[in-house]
Amino acid sequence: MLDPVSRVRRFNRAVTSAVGALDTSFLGRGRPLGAARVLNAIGHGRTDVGEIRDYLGLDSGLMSRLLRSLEDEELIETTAHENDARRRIARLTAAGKREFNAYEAISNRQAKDFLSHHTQREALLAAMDLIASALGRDGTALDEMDPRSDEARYCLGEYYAELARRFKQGFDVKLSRDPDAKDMVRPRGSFIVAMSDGLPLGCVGLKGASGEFAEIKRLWVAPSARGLGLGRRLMDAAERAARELGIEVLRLDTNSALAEAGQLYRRSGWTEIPRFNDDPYPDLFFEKRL
Amino acid sequence: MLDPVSRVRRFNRAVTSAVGALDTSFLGRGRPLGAARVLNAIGHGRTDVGEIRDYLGLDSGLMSRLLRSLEDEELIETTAHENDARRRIARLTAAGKREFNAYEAISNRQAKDFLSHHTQREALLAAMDLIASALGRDGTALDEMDPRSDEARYCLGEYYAELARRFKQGFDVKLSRDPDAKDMVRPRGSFIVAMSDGLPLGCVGLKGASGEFAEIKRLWVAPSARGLGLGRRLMDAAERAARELGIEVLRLDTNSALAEAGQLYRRSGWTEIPRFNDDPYPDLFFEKRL
DNA sequence: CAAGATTTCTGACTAAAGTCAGATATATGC
DNA sequence: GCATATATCTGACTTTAGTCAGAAATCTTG
Repeated sequence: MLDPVSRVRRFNRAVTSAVGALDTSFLGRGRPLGAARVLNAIGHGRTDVGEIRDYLGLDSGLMSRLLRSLEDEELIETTAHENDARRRIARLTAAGKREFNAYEAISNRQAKDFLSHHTQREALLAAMDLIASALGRDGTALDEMDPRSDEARYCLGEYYAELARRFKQGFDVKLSRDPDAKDMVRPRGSFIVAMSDGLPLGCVGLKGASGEFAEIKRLWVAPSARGLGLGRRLMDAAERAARELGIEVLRLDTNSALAEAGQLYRRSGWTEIPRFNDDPYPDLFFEKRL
Repeated sequence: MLDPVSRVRRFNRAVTSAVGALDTSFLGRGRPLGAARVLNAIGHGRTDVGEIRDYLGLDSGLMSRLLRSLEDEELIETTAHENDARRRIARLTAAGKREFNAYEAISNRQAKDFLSHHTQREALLAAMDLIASALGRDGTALDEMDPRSDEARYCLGEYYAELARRFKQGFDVKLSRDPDAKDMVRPRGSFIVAMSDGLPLGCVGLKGASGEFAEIKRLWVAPSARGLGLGRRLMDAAERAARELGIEVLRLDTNSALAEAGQLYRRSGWTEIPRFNDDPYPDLFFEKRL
C-alpha cells in the first residue's frame, strides 16, 4: 500500500490515461496527430526540418510526407536554409498561425479547466513543477545570459526571497554587496541560468574584474529542482567560464544557514578561508584555485 | 514565467514525452501495444472479455482479434462463462504468466530506476500521489469494508498520526472512545473506504447500535486527495448507509483544530449541539436528522 | 417457445504510422 | 575537381489501430 514502486506505477497509470485523453483532443481539429505535432513544433519556433525530426523522433520519409500534407493545407511554407541549401526551413503561413493558435487555445483551456477543478491549486502546481523537473532533468540546459534578462531577474528575485525566509535576521539586497551587472557579463564575468523547457530552474553568477580573484555569487536552485545535481552542474559551468576568462582564483561567501550550499562547496574542491569582505550576511568564506 | 497555465503545460509536455518512452518500452517484447495492454489487463485479474473491452475502450472486433493473437501465441486460454455461455472468460496460461511477469518486471524496474535517480524521494512520491489523485478523482470508488481490513487499518493509522500532529496535546487512541469494530459493520453500522487504483485515499465510519442515535467516526482524507470533494462524498455515503439501516439521528464529535472538517459539517446540514460524551479530545459536537 | 436482446466473432474495409531502399541536390575535405 | 558525406524527398511497402455490417450462439421475457 505504501510501497514506493507501486506509488510510482499508480502515478504512471493515472498520467497515461490522462495523456491519452489529451492526445485525442488534438484530433478534434480533423488532423492526424503526426501532422498536428509537426505544426506545433513549427509554431513553437523550431524551424529547421532536421531539428523537428530529431525532436519528434520521426523517420525522414514520414517527416517529409507530414510536411507535404501541411503544405497542401497551406499551413506552412518551406524554403532552403540560407547557408546550406540541403537543409529546409519551415515557417507558418498566416493560416498556419491561426491553426496553431487554435491548438494553443485548446491546450490552455484544458490546463485552466484542470486547475479550476481543484482547490489545492498551489500544492498541485508545486507538485507538477517538481515532477516536470525530475522527468525533464536531462533536458535542463545551462544558458549564459545577461543578469538583467527576465529569466535572470526571476531567479534573483526567488533567491532573495529564499534568503529572507532562511536568515533569522531577514535579507535586504541593499545592505549586501550587490554586484554590478557589468561585472557578471563577458569579458569580465558571466551569469548562467538553468532553463528547463522555458522555466528557469537555477542560476549562478561569476563576478570578475575585482583584482586578484573573481567571485561566485547568487547560486540558486528552484525548490522543485533540488536533489537533481543542478547546483553542481551550475558550479561546474561557472568554473568553466572562469577558466575561459583566464581567472585563476575563485572565492565565494555564504551563510551557515544554507547547509546544502556549504556541503556542495566542500565536496567540490573548495577550501574554507578567513573572512575577505565586510558584507553583513555571510559567515563562511571559501576559495578555489583553478 | 510564473503563469499557472504554462506550468501545467510544462508538466504535460514533460509527462507526455516520458509516457512516450514508457509506451515504447512495452514494444521491447516484440508485441504491439494493443495486445500487451490486453495481456496486462488479464494478468491484473480482469478475466471477463466484455469488462476488458470497456476498460481499454476497444471495439469488439478489435478486441476479438487481439484475443485471437494472444491465443495463437499460447499466452491465454478462453472459456465460456459458467452462467452465460455468450460471455467469454480469458485466463493466462503458464507461458502467459511468465510473459505478464516480464512486463511487470519492466515496469517495476523503470519505477525503481526513476526513484533511485533522485535524492528528493519522499517529496517526489508525495507529488506523484497528489497528481495521481487529482487526475484520477473520477476513478475514486467508495467501497464498504470491514474496519479490520488492511485498507481500513492503513487509513485509521494515518488518521491517528494526523491527529497526533495537529492536536497540541497529541493524540492517544486508548484515551479516546475507540468504537468496537462490530459497531461499524452491518447490520449495526458501516465503514467506507475511498479507493483510487488500489490506494486508500480516505475513510469514514458509521457506528450504530448505541441507543437513540448513531455516530459518524474516523472521517479522514489523505493529504494528497484534499480539495477534491472526497470528504463530502464520504459523508454522503455514510448518510446513505445510515438511511439504509433505518437510522434517524446522526451525531459526531470533532475538534476545532480540524477547521476543514467543521466547515464541511456546517455546509452539509449539520447543526452544532452541546457536548454529548466525555471523550477528552473533541470540543465541538454536531447532529443531523435524516 | 417465439421474439427480441446480448455477446462475441468474422470479413471487408480505411486511416495512420512507420520502414527502407534508392534518387537527388548540395556541402565538405583532400 | 572529385570522392565522400549529408539532408531531404519519393516510391513501394508493412504493421497497427480502428470501423462497420452482419453472422452465430445464447440468454431473457412475455
